Amino acid sequence: MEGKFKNTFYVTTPIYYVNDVPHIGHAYTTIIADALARYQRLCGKKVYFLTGTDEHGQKIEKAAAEKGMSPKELADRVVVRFKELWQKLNISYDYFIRTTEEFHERGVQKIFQKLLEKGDIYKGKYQGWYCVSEENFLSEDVPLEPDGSKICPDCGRQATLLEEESYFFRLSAYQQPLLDFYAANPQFVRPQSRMNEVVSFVRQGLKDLSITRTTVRWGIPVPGDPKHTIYVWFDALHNYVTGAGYDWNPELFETFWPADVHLIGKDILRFHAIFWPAFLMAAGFPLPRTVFGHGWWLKDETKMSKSKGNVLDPHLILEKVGADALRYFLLREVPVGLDGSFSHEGFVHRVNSDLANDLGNLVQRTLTMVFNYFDGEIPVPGEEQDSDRKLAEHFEETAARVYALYDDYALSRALEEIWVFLNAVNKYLADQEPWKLAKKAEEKNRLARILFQALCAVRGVGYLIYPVMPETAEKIWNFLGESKKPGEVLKSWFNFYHLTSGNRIRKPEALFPRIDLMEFIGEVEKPGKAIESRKKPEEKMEYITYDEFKKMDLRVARVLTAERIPGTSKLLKLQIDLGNETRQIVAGVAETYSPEDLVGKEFIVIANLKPAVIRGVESQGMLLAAEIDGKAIIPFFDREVPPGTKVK
RNA sequence: GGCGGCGUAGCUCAGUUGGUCAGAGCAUGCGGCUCAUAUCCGCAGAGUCGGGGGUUCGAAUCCCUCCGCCGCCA
Repeated sequence: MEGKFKNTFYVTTPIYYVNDVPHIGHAYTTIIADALARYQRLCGKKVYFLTGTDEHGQKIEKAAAEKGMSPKELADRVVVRFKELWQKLNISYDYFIRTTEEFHERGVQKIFQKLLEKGDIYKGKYQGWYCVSEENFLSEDVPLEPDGSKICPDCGRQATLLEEESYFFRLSAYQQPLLDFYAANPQFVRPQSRMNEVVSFVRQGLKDLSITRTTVRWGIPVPGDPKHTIYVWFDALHNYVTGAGYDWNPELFETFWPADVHLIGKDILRFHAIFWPAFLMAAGFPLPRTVFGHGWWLKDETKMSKSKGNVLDPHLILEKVGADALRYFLLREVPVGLDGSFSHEGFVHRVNSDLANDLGNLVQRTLTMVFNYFDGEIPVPGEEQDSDRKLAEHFEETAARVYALYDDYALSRALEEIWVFLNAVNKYLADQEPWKLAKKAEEKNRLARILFQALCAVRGVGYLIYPVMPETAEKIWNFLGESKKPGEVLKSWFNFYHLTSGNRIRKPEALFPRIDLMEFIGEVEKPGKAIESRKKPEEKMEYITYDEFKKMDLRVARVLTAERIPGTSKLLKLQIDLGNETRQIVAGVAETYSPEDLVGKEFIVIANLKPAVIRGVESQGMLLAAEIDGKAIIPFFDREVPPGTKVK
């Protein structure tokens, strides 16, 4: 559209829903985004890389209640998990947005208000089958079951019939504008096959979209009509504008909006390729350039799911092989857009063959020869011969192709090209046989040239892999005694021959030690290990002072009444005697104790915990309990104690 | 049921507008080197390009049909 060179790049991941801990799928999207961001920075662009978490909605309300926390507390915890993983994976995001942040909520409300005034949002009545799990009304065409109910086609659970007052987005008005937009921007949805799906979906006609709920409390209130909350998808999608400064940092927003690429999993394509541009058209924003739907990672050819217990925990792999091997594997194995199959065999094979044998061993053998023949000093090269020139030219051609492929988000193809060059460097050494020349003093100059050339090639490879393997790239440059890091050298400044003779190189360590398959499987699949490593961050001891401890008002409480909270499996509503007052608390102990078990019993509660509403029931305190496999075990006293007694 | 896509060496896949297009990587076998992480380099073998029919001087590449698989929608 704009003819002039665009000097900015704005890339996003979806914001991840905090009802789940991060897994390999989250890692995959985010790694793609990171590689693109790093590459664009090398190009000299101002890059804005946004990721974050989606924290509203019924599912989170529910998940939090089951854990006996407030939704915000649950979100706070899960956010830490995401941030930890991103750090381990060297994700260079610029901002981590949370939809519970004040500026986001305000921004969403403002846009909502704007569309309401414009008439693109109107109030109506909605009746439909609603799936609690998917937080979605079922499509009208889902057939009735024999018993007259409907089953959610996505999750297989039974839906409930709801009628509610609702605000609607006038999506129907945007059918033609969307089709026109797709026609004018064939790259808007990638890969192409997804674009076809989107277009054919829109051609079938679009109905107005219900975008508020009265059944959900944990969400952004509709401005001026707070018994409605804004539907989680309308809320979440707008993170891409609020996270880029809309309504709170005009300069940031001006600089980066519209986004260059929204990376998403193919499951959320419709939201991003249809609803989102329609919302943006309505609000008068320019539209993003590309929505890229990547594929799924399967585990040994089958879909990963919690129920199958085959979800891959990235932490175990990271511990064993480091971030770069995982980043490389995920980006190299499969073109973005297709499904991939993750097997331990495949992973180990690729890491050993590409990273240990091809790349790692090349670095090792080259540097070792410089140590052996030139005492670790980069030699002054002798005259350049045809074969040397060819290697340099091959590099230039490779670099040009790799850049073009990175520009096109074709990461696996880019890596493939780099590896073709890598093979050529290994062949160059095999052809030149520097180890033979080293035995003849009169060949010293020739030897110097060959090793110099090989070092240049290694340095160049280090540069090209930087977006995908930043740590390894830095290690390689560090071995070469470079004063800069590859990430600090702009593409336009990079030159194959910018290697300084006389510099000392460092003694290399194996970049990627070969992995033994059996050992790897043993370590990664050890069942206890997963739990251990997952718990580690939370169990790290952090001291508090006695004064801090004193702030907690721990009291003995006696249970007066207890009842189950309908619709939950874990929650009990308890009336408790605290000596001089009676309180109500919600406790997640119903899987271990029935209401009758607890009446008359005494235990310890934190009396000055900030009250919270859990599943619509106010909780004025929390009881202390041990948790084993998600089940609560309450510590009781071995004799009777007067209610209200302080516990220290 | 509708729309779209796919079916090419043991495996994963490339194959622009029909004419060195029958290919690459991995795996397998053999040979070479020894600087290197039992690494590296070279050579070799198998495919009636899902089946059948058609258009054409000529089709993996276009058309029809059948079989099988996948995606989206219903």
